[in-house]
Amino acid sequence: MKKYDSLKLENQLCFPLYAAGKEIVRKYHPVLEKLNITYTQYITLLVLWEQDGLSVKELGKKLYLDSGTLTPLLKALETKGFVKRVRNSRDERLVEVFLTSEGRALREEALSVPLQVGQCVALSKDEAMQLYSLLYKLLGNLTNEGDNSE
Amino acid sequence: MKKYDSLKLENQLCFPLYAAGKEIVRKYHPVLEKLNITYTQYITLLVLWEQDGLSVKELGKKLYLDSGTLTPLLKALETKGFVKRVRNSRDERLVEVFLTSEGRALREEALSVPLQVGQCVALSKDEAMQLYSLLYKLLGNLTNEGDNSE
DNA sequence: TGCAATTAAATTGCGTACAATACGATTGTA
DNA sequence: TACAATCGTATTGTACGCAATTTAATTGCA
Repeated sequence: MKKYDSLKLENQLCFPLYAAGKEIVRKYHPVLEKLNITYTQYITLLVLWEQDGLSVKELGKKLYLDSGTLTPLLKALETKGFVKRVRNSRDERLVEVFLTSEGRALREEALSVPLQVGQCVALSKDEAMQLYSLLYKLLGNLTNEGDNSE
Repeated sequence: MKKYDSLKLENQLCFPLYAAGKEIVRKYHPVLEKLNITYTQYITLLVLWEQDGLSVKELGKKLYLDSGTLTPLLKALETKGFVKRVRNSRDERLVEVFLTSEGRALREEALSVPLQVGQCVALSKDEAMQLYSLLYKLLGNLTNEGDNSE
């Protein structure tokens, strides 16, 4: 082990994670463009399709995004007519996000998205599952106990 | 398998990849801040520390970054005094990037970076290696249909 | 050879994404 | 009723890719 080995690009775990994340998101662009949404908007809709009416904060927790990112994103989705943002009348600090009928209809068109992008991922089912569980394990300890401030 | 199962967030491979990539890069910020560089600048320096004098294009290939991303980044590194950008005299289309003595000196300070960030990654050595090889495999077939010449 | 057409590399401009910070409004509570 | 906590928004700065542009090198062809 030489002195600078830890600084070789090939010895970084973070780098392929960073690069693969970027590259795969890029694969979504041409596909999602036809639906008139971006990748971040897409994963937001994935959550809403499962559970409508979540608050900005709840969405952020599920998507690992902060409200400063979500606010403009949700406004864009509202402008496109896919969601409505409404303040909760009981607690007016909360903004809840609801799908419109257009937003619900988009779910049908989105059905083909995973197939189209999945063709770029030439991993076996086993490998994909392994990768999936390793990523969630990593994600778990990055966001729970990973505080490295001094 | 229900109709919309493929659109559940939990069934996406891309999402944990995207999220983990973002989160781990975020861990670098406070550490790299002390060196006065960003994460993208850091990985660029990692490459240059191994091999000085690469062109913008060659850097882009190694880092999976577009030249439109690298140009302002390299200018920033130049402003900070870590690199010099010089046009190749034989082929004046090429801009080659060289470390300054400050840039080389920064390598010493960077030695502690992997250690500091590595503490956030609570994977076993085996798991880390598995993740590493799966990511590179994925990265390989994500970028296949682009170009692969060296 | 000599010059046009093509190819290649870097830059510029634009649009989106994301985080950090400060701020304002609301709520719960001491 | 004052005050701290909570939630969303506005602002700012960096990051990133794509498309169009500029400049340089190469190729095709007469």
